[in-house]
Amino acid sequence: MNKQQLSRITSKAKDICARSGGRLTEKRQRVLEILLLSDTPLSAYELTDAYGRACEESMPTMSVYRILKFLEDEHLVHKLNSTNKYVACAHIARGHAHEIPQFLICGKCQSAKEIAIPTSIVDDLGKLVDKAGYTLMNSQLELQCLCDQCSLGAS
Amino acid sequence: MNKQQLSRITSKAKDICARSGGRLTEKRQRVLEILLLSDTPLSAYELTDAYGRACEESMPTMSVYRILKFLEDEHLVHKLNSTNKYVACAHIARGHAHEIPQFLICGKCQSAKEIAIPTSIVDDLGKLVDKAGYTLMNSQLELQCLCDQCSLGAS
DNA sequence: AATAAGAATGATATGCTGTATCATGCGCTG
DNA sequence: CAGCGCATGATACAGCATATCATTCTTATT
Repeated sequence: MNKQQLSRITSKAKDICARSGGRLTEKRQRVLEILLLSDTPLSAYELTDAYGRACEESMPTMSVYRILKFLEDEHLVHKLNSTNKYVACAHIARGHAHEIPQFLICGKCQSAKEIAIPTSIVDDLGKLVDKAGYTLMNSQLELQCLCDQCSLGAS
Repeated sequence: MNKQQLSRITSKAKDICARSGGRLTEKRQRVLEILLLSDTPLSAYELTDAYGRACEESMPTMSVYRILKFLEDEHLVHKLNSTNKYVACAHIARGHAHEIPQFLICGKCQSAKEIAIPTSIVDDLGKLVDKAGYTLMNSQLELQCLCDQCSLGAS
């Protein structure tokens, strides 16, 4: 991701925050930028370290958690429950429909790709769940995968 | 679950362990029984408490973790990553094919139901994943739901 | 039965993840 | 410029999990 793309996304992110009455402060923006530039999801503590390295000033981990919560509430960041790590939303620049995100997580390089799952599959799942006596609520799937690069490297 | 069912399951569990060269010791069996009898998934620390209450003798949490690991390796217990809790496998008594388990988790009463997802849906997911440049590995889905009882109660 | 080997369990320490709470700082608005 | 609300800092603590070494129990072999 180059600088132009980054500034376009953060500008869009500012709009999104403003529309909901929030503010994308400098620190919040920096946290978001670190996530946007990271190849892999980061834990709150990894983010704390990255922030310290990138900004030559440290931030208490508590603040990182608070900022992550803010960014999650704005749908700018998602949390991966299976790994306790955080990723920037892949759809900030475009319309940013913030449906339920689904993730492919590479078990080798830890990269995570946010994808959309077609309505048909979700509907099928919903029917299955109904038959079992449950009602499907929002479900963020996290699928354990291997990315093509790691598949090739390992072969 | 009545006593007879329970002893049938633990007997089967002993067979399963024996076949892989493991031993379902008394403590391991007790931990498994607590999970079998619990209405909801339990954390390792909740299990420690439950064990203390049920057996009038306490067990260090470390041992609980070790025992959980053993039971997981034998496919007698599954861990829910989204909640950091553990459940007994629902298929010990029957053939116990130990495919990848899928779970419906009620967001209100915390009950968890283990279900099977049809090959067709998994295949569809697999194709989707391929298109995104990943290869689907074993994926234990944990779907956030409401169980029918809680749906009715809330209505 | 004695003993040695290996498995199971206990005890202690430690690290990561996350929340609660109170204090401080900053920015806007009247 | 005073005061209010939001953002951040600082401190404490709780839950989840692993590492490591010591001890106890089983089992196999003699």
